[in-house]
Amino acid sequence: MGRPRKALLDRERIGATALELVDEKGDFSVPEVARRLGVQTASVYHHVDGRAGVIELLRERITDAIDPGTLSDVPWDTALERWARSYRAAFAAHPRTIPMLMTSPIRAPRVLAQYESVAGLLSEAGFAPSLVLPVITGLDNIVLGSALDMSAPDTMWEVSEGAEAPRLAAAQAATSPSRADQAFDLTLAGFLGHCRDLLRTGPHQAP
Amino acid sequence: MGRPRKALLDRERIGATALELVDEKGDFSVPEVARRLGVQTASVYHHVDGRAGVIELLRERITDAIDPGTLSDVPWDTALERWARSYRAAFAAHPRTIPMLMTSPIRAPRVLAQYESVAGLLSEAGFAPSLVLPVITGLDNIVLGSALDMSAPDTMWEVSEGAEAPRLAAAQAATSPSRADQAFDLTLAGFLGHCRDLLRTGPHQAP
DNA sequence: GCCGAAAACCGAAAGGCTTTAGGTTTTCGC
DNA sequence: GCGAAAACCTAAAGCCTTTCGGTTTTCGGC
Repeated sequence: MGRPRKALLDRERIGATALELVDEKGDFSVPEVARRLGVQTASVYHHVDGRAGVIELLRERITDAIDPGTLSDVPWDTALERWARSYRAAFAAHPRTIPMLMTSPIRAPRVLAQYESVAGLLSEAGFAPSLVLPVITGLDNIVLGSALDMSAPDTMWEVSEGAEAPRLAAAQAATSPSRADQAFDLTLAGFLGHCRDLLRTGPHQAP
Repeated sequence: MGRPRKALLDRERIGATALELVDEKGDFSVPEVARRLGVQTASVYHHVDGRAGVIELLRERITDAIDPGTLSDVPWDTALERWARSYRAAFAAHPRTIPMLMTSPIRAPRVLAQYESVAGLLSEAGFAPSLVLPVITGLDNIVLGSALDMSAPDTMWEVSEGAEAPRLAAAQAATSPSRADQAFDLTLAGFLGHCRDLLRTGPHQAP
């Protein structure tokens, strides 16, 4: 067949197709992407560095949706909160990608720059240097933990077999569909409140 | 060869071997488990329901390490805190299993019973029914988010290329090796404090 | 004690995925 | 105009998952 008049493939289309597949089925494979694009498997490898490369394309697509403008807000805690919400929303838009993205380190310069901003934000707010990274990590854990929750099945606990868990079942019955959002709000509010306390009671003593 | 005098395989040995492999290399395959046990691949399938079944064995091994006794403590917030720490420690002992376990729901009756206890704990403490599951979910997110953090590479951010992120690098330099633990402590303290506040200011108004 | 059924392991094979190697045709720069 | 590079293809190696019959040993009922 040889080279086509107009290119059939590019990283854009590969990334979009892989994301489609993950949204639909929770996973993708290189042959699947190729099939959906009407192309042979090997062709994909000319545009992307293997399966890992496709995952990086997914990461770019997801993280591009994070709004870095939130970090310009004042005061620092408002900025942090809005950033965390934007971060979470970006993952929530494609929750099935989360398990594929959370195990490799963040290399995307765009996101790295945002963490750099957060580090500056916290330093200028008065947090001790030894506290900056723990705070960032904590916020990260909240966002990603919550994102993971959204990627999980709706009924996290399979309370099917008899009435073995009456109090859990009752709690489930009393819960609105926005359980995940409520839990995130709760956790984020608690975290930010605690950070404000830390700043008030003295930023000097690192545990 | 036929049936051996003494069984070479059982679920115990399969689970232990798979866990070994995951601890060492971050993943396992059924042929690998078989090789390490000096057995053919197909034999493993007579004891376990495929690869998914082996993952369930891993889940059992991990969750068995959670100490349910912590939930008998008083007051409720102490119980919750100790339980969360035990939960996290169980995952921390085998962090590489985390990505394999976090995508499917918790079915193990042992763990389900613990969530049931937590639901009771919170109800009796005075939390509104509509708040019980959000609080449980929030705690869950903190534990799992933190566990995920432990399974990630040491340096989550690759700040290699030049001094593009000086403030992040500075924060990294000022951080002790217990960053992950500090972040967890921070987040958990914030969360429990917020829950206590909720209880004080009135358990009636659910957001 | 005997004998059929079940248990435990093996060999082989189908089908999928990842990745690389080497071809063929088209386009583009010089 | 022509050589080099680009874009796609065919083919194949090597791995993994899973299933389908064998073969031998044990065990329970008669």
